[in-house]
Amino acid sequence: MIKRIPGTKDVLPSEIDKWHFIENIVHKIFHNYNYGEIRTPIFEETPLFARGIGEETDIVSKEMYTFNDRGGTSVTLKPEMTAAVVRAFIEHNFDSKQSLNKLYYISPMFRQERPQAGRLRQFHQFGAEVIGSNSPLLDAEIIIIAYRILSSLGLKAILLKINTLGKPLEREKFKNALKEYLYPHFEKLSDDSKKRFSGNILRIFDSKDASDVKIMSSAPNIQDYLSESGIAHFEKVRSVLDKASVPFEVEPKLVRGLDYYTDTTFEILSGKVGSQNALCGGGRYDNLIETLGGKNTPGVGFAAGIERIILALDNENALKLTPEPLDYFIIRLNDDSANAFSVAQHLRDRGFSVELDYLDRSVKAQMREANKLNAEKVVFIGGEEEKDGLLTLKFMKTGEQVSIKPEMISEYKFPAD
RNA sequence: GUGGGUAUAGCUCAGCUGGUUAGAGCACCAGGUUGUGGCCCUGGGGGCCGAGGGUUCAAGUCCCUCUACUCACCCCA
Repeated sequence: MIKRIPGTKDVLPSEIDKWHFIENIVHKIFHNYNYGEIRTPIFEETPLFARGIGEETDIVSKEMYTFNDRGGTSVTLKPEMTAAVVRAFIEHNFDSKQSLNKLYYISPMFRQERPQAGRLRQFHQFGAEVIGSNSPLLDAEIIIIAYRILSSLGLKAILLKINTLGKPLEREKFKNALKEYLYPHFEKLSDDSKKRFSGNILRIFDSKDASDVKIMSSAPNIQDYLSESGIAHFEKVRSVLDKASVPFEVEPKLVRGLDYYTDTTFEILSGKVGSQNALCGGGRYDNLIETLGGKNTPGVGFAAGIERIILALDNENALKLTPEPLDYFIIRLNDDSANAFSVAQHLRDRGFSVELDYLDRSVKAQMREANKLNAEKVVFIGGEEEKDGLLTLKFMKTGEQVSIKPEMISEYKFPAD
């Protein structure tokens, strides 16, 4: 038996309602804030991601689906969306049409990692990128939108954490201070953190190792290395969030694995999804556009994982979706099935959802099927009343039924209807 | 890449210290109502017990190998 590729998932008809529900809310809320949807190809030339995300990051160094096409070009299935959006932004000269661009997307992403709960190799994200302003209002707007979508979906057990990483120069100073602080403790660090020491030293803040945590508890704080403008930026973000009544926690240990972040970063965590608990992450990236060959333009954005959100919704039991009921089910009372399809067609032409039996099943079986499909009304054809040119219409909720002329069925209403 | 766990019907799982034809619930199909659902009752179809090897008179059960799935680390949505 051929099976699906590990780390991929089929979305079956029985669960598609959840996806539509989420997608509808995403579209609606982004419309509220005047964001335009963008769709980019599923693959790009490899250097876009290598340069944009950072050669040293885990995503680029070991997780990308990269291959050569028949022309010998190295292409990569997109592992994240920001670089792709920025590429489109530059390629289509967005900045010359409009000085501020607010974009959102819903798209599959690909990363070749070991799958586990809440981690897939093909997964789906929705997210936004706002390019063209360094206003802290937009940092806050992005966070508010993300938070609002998640709470509109019905999630309760979520926690918003925010932090600031400062400007590149400030961060370098901070990294050096950290290095100095950690040097004497080096031997006591976990093996993973020893590697991080020379690679991405900030990630040691994220370590779950007990010894690491102890050492880091008295490590230097990024706040002490921020410039006045950096502090002011972060304060503004926080005050806007406060005014919008979005609850958050400042988490100085929040560092993110993508190289391009500057100033504000944030995550929204779920307490209900196991170990991979970040539903959403994002931040500001004021240097990325220039890195990718555009003009020096600031940006801010986020991405949220749809599969993780579904996990959280399921585990919180937050979703109460009832499948769309069927308007009519056509039942044959005798063997003459010639009419059934054209009666169904008559109703379908008028916009109703209609089903009928294709398996020559008994009346009882057809009724069971109608009930299972939650049909509102059932039409019986081919019975005694056919001689008088009538059909029988039954209202399933109350069991009432009437015999009426065929051309009346789409209009007839029962008292409780 | 590194660890741990699991593998029995379409799904969720029983199957005790090895012992006859391998079970339940749900789902599916049929009947109980010769033209009528939900509840209930009766019956039915479905399993190389993940694969291969070993121990034994005897293996779903014990041992080994492999494979798949799964959780966790790293990292991320």
